[in-house]
Amino acid sequence: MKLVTYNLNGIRARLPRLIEYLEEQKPDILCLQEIKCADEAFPIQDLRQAGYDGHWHGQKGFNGVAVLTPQARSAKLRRVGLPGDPDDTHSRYLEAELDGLIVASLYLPNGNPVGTEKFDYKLAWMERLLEHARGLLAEERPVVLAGDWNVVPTDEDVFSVRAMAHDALLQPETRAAFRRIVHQGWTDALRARHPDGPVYTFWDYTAGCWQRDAGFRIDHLMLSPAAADRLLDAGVDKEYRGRERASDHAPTWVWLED
DNA sequence: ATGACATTTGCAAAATGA
Repeated sequence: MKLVTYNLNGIRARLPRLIEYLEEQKPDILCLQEIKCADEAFPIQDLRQAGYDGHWHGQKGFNGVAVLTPQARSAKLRRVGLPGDPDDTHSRYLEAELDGLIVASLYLPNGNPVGTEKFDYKLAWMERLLEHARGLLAEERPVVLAGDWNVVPTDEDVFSVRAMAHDALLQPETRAAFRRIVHQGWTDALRARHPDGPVYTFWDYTAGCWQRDAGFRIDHLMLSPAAADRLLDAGVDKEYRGRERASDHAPTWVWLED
């Protein structure tokens, strides 16, 4: 099965891209981030016409996550929102289940600028994710934590460490929090399949970043041991980043044995 | 330090992004 994570940067602005992705790639599970729409504005009719259905957690203006599957194999909703802070109003986490596989679509806070409450919120969110991920691992089932993690794990994962040195995505605290989650026992699928060199998933709209391949690797699919046992391949559908009115992220995927 | 560009929303100028 092909399981994909795709930060759309606005589902309505990206609807033609999304529909053609469904038709061309036929993902078995598609995790979306930054749908940037209220629940009632989610274009579910267009998606159903394309043969898909799903669950979504929207928010007017920004954030918002969803999980889509083909209509014939509908996923069961497990959880909306990350536990640990009842005052958190951001729509950044949704968890579903299909054929015994648990899949989370997550949109981790950006955290810029460093030194502000936004960075504190990012780190606190990562602590909550750490706790929740621990519980998921304890179930000893196949689990995929898929999404825009807004973390550049190592210096290999960004076009210029120097240019981005002050960015929240690659601060030592950010990377340490990410490593603590990884070290619980998660497999970073992209790096497992591509151990060396850049495997970018995001290219900024500005400064010709796409044209000069100045990207980041920030969209990650983290696999529990039972899911990692089924890993066949992982990659980035990079070509979609170059299309008309594209998102600044590219679809990032794993193939898992059925 | 700002803005490069793109999305959204009381539809103009601001918030957000990474």
